[in-house]
Amino acid sequence: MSIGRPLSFDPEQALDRVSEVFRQRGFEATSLQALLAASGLSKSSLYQQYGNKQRLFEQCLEHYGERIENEMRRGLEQAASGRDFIAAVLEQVISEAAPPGGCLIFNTASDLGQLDARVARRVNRFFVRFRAVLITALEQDQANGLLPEPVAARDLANVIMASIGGLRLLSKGGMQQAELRRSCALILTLLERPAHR
Amino acid sequence: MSIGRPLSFDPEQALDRVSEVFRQRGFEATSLQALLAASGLSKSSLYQQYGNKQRLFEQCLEHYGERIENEMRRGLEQAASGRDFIAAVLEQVISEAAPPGGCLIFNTASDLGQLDARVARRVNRFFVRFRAVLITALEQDQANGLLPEPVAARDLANVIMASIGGLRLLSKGGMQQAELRRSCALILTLLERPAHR
DNA sequence: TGACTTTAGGACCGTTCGGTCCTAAAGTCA
DNA sequence: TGACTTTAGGACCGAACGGTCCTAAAGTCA
Repeated sequence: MSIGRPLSFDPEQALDRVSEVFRQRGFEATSLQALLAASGLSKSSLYQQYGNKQRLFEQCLEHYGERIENEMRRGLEQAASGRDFIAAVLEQVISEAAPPGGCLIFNTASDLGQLDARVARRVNRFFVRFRAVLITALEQDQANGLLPEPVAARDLANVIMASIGGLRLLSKGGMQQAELRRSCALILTLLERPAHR
Repeated sequence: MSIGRPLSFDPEQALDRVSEVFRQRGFEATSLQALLAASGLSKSSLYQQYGNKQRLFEQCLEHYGERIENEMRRGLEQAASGRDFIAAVLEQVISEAAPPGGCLIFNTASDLGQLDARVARRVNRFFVRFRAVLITALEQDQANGLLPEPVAARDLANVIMASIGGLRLLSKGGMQQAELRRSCALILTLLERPAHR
């Protein structure tokens, strides 16, 4: 299809590797050197392919976010119930040790101050998409009578989203996993019994 | 008390102003220039007083954290109940518009990757201290029969802590305040009725 | 006055930043 | 072969980074 020498690397794989560094260190704290080392590319190739640091970051966000969304959808398909899926997500958040990283999308939401509006819009779009998966999970349980219907699935999904982000923060801050697990169980009681009246 | 020319600025006030910049932009993204501009000090004075950027940041954390803790304690004293206090805290989180900032301590927890262990310990200590105020609020309600005792106050406090951090993230990510308020109400139902059995 | 200290300001430091440009080699196609 | 494109590598850029040091003025005390 294309003439000339072909690419000697997989652009998406390089994006994955770079995303990993951004995820661990954030945008500002990640130097160009670190990006080159992580991607294995030369400066020429990286700029040719992705533009500049900012645009590279945006492409990372996009690729990473879609991967996460897909993983969530797959996880939901394989789960016995929406509640099981959500419990698994929260458990994963807690069990991932504190130091390295967290989720690139959530991290970026926290960083947003210094980044531009385009990035903010991207983050918001992914928040909505992640939440959509959670809503699907909840509505599925409602349809199966596992969850009382009067509770708005979207509001509940926001609680789960907040819990994911919040538990991650506490985990990063060095809170004990055992405690967080018990708190997690408390949160999940919201999925078991009517939340009002 | 001291000989020589006296300080021409209030060290704590300068710390407050500097904290504000760190809070909005984070450690890495905040330049020395920005710190000088915010504090109104000359480079000489700032280095003389606070050491270097990293140590300045740590002193900001300390001062900021203590201020927040005091504000929380005062808020609890004036509230009609522990639950009222917690509801007010969550409402404040949501109503503070997205763009500028959040809480320096929570932000730093998110940033922790690039910062050293001393900072991590400081963040954790404040998490514990903030949570202690929440625990006090919850135990107070339990003693007054407003909250069922079988629920461990500490676990519930972790849920609130996570909610604070998580709601802030969602808010930064541009989620609608009205929705977050409804989610907030859901979370608060955990304080109204027995969480298990 | 003299001892002391802080002040603002700027010179200066080496390093790193993100980013551009160029070159020569190498791979792929018609 | 010739056309085309990517490759790695390095030279180079101006700017900003955090940080140190020095000076001359100014304020406070005994």
